[in-house]
Parts: sequence; structure tokens; C-alpha cells
Amino acid sequence: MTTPRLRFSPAPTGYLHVGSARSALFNWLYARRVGGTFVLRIEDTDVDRSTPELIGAIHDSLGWLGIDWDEEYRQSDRFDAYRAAAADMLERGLAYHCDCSQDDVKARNDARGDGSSGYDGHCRERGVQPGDGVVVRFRTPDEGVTGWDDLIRGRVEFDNAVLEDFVIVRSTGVPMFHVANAWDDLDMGITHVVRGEDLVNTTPRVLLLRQAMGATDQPMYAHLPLIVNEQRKKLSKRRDDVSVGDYRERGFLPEAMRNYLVTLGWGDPDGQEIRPIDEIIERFDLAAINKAPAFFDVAKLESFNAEYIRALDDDVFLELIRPYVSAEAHAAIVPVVADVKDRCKRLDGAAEFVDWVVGPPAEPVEKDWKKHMGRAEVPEVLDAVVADLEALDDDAWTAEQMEAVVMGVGARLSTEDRTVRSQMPVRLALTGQRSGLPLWTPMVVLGRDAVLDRLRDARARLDA
RNA sequence: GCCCCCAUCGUCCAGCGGCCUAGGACGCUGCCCUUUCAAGGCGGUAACACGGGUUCGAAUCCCGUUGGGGGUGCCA
Repeated sequence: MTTPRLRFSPAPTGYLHVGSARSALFNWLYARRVGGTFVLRIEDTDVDRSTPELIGAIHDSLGWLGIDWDEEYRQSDRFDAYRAAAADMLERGLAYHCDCSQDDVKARNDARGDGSSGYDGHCRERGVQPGDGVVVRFRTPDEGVTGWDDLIRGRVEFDNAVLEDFVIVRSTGVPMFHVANAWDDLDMGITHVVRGEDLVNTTPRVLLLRQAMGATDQPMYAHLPLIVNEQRKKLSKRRDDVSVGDYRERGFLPEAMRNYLVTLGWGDPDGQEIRPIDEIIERFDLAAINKAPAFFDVAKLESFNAEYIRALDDDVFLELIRPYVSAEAHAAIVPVVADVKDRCKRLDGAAEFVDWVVGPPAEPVEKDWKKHMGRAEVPEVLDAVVADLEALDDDAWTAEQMEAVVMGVGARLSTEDRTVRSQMPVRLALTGQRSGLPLWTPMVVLGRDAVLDRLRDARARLDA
């Protein structure tokens, strides 16, 4: 038995699409699962879109996700082989030259008026010679069936009759991706082709080409269900956030992203969704992948991300958020790192927890203010807290003392008839918000003057 | 138009003929814990698209309908 060989073949577009990332991931998972080889093949036969920067974006995102590859190829380095393969097909009569312009083809189709849209085989027997504006087309069989046993979908078949004679060499002399794809899969000994469902229609062409190149076997195919948006349409660059790099910038952890991507189309029967990558590799199975499209649910991704963030060591978290927060915010977070980490859904959201420590308190929401500051005992509470805090020596300005003072006031003011809660008025006065970090340590960081100022401001506001 | 594919809670996944009065996760939500929030614990909400078969028995198999999606380039 030969070692399985899988490949991820992205076109260099300048970013890695999340759908592509998942294809890469599933290829990689399977390769690692079965001890196979994972090949990265850059499909850059459309030369003007092949630059080191565009390819670098793919490398970066794959690397970020922890997807490593064993071999790498670039199709632009292999044009000679594709040209030779095309020439050979030409020589053997399996392909022919065609000088029809796209307008010609369209005009004939319109004239026919039967709704057909593809190439009509006009040049099949015309003996067109190579020249300006001349392409090479593959002569598809007129009868018979081309199909394969898809690992995910089962048997898929196309009548050869519906396959038009497609272009295999552009008029510029550059072979089309089908040729490169078929030749490389054959030449590189690819055994499993795992890719998006949007490519099923090109599979019969590749299979026919592969045959024409002398192959007698087929690789195993597994066509993945598409990742869709809320409209159930394929994720598009225009309307959706599709770039892996963008998610990275928005503070998602690669482990969370990778883990979430796996759940789009696959789930372990034991029901556990979040688990270490080694365990996923161990359990992953191509044949168990779902057939239906999956919605990319950012809310769920964030939930995964929050869980991965919580599992981070405090010091690791502190380093990871550095690019996302100001130096001031970072310094403010250090003393309360665990509290921030536990509440942080994305790395870029860390700073908001200490906004009120670094800057002025937020302007309170009218409704919250009325509800919590409108209570009869609030003036008493604020006065008492201010008084008790003022009485504190500078060296007693500690988190323990903050808690003792604030909670003490509540306890002191409570009677059998009423329970006085002092925390919320203080919170609103200090932060302007009704929820957030535990107050005690941040109060120390904020400092005596600011704390007292804010409490007095709030108290004054009650009278206004 | 033609070709291909898909169809379980709002969403993702489990289920591969009886264990299903359909399970888990996200979301939403109730209670507990807590003088905030978060986390955690315990509940709740909510689905087998429809119609025919096959079978003693169907979410699971077959056919059709409906609904969605993908493709239909000298892009990949």
C-alpha cells in the first residue's frame, strides 16, 4: 500500500479564504491522521496573479493556523510539463486548435436560440492552424459517462454529452488550470483530493484529461460542503468577512479558529466540539463529513475563542494582547489580568475592561442611572463611602481596604427592614457602567484622588 | 435554460432500521451561586421540509414534490 498523498492547491489571491482554510485543514487532518504526505501546491497558472506577496499571505495564514506542509510546488515553475502534455494531446488528436472568439461562440448560441451557452464544437474538424487568437480545446467524448465515487457524496456522474470542448491552452500559449491540475495530481501521485463542492463540475474535465494523459486510475475525491453566510450563499469577499488574516487581526486565537473550522461539516459522535488538535486528528474521518452547507457563525466562533482565551496562562495572555491595547491599558490590565482574561471574547476587546481606569468613566446609560442611583439610600451610601475612604491612610489604600470600606458601608446601613447594597452605586460612580471587573484592585490603580473625585461628582449629580 | 449537489432545533453537529417521548454545542431564556458582570451548577425554548412507498418497524432505505445551493470563462 502506498502512502496517501494529499494536496492543498490555492490560487494566490492575496489572502486565505476561510473556506480554503477549511479545505487545507481537512486535507491536513486526514494526511496527519493516516501518516500521509501533505503537499502545498500554488495554482498560479494565471501568471499575472502570482507574486511573492500573494503567496506569502497563504503561507502566513496556514502557518498561523498551525497547518504545516511537507512539500511545496508552484505551478508557474512547471509550465513546460503542462505544455508538453497539451502538445501530446494535440498530436494524438485528443485536442484541436480553435480560432473562435468568445463573441463568435455566443453569437452562434444566441442564433440557435435553444438556451445553450457553452462551446459548440465548431472547430472540431476545421483543421485550424496555431496562430494569433487561437486556443487549444480538448475533444470531450460525445457519449459515455464520467464519474467517481466521492468519499463524501457517493457516486457522482456526468454524461459526457453535456461536457463541452473546453479550452486547455490559452491563446497566449499558457495552459489552463485543468491541465496543470490533472497533470500535477498524476505526476505528484496525489491519492486523495479534498476540496470545495464548488469544484465538482470541473472534476469530470480533470478526470478526462487525466485519462488522456495516460492514467488508468483515479484519485479518491472528497467534495466538502460549502461554508455559507446567513443568506445561505457561498461566502463572498464582497459581502462577508472571508479572510483568515482579518480574523487574526480581530483577535481570534488560531487554535480557536482551527477548532471551529473543524466543526463546520464534521462532528465527533461523542458530541465534544472543543478539543486539542491531536485528539481531532485521531478521530477525524473524511467519510463522516456532512453533505449540507454550513453557516459560518461568528457568535459561536467567539464562544470558542473565549474558551481558548480563558485557558491561556496569564502571562501568555498579557503578551498576546499587547498588539491590541495601548501601553496605558496594558499596564492597567496587569494587576487584574485573570479577571480580564476570563471576560475577554477576543484579544482586541481586552482594553475595554479598563477604559474607565485609563480614561474618564463612561457616560452612564440614563436608564441604568435612574434605576440604581435613584434609590433613596444612595446619597447616604456615597457620603459614607467618601467619608470612610477619606479617613484611610495612604498606606491603607489597598484592594482589601477598598472592599472592606464599600461593603462595610452597605452592611452598616442595612437594617432589618432594608438591605443596602453599596457596590452598584460605587460602580456606576466610578465606571459609568453597570457591569464590569471587580472594583477593588482597579480602585487602587485609579488612585485616591480620582476615586474620591468621581464619587463626589456622582454625589453632586444626585442633587442636580 | 442546462448540469451537479443538498435537506434533523434559529445556527453547527450526533443519529447510519428498533436503544429517539431525537442527543450535544452556540444563541436565547429561568433558577442557583454572587452586594456588578463573567465563569460555574441545575432547568427551559426549539427540529426529523412535504407526499408516497419498502418494512413487523423509518429521522435513518427508495421515488416524487417543494425549497435551497453550486457550476455553466482564454479565473482557480
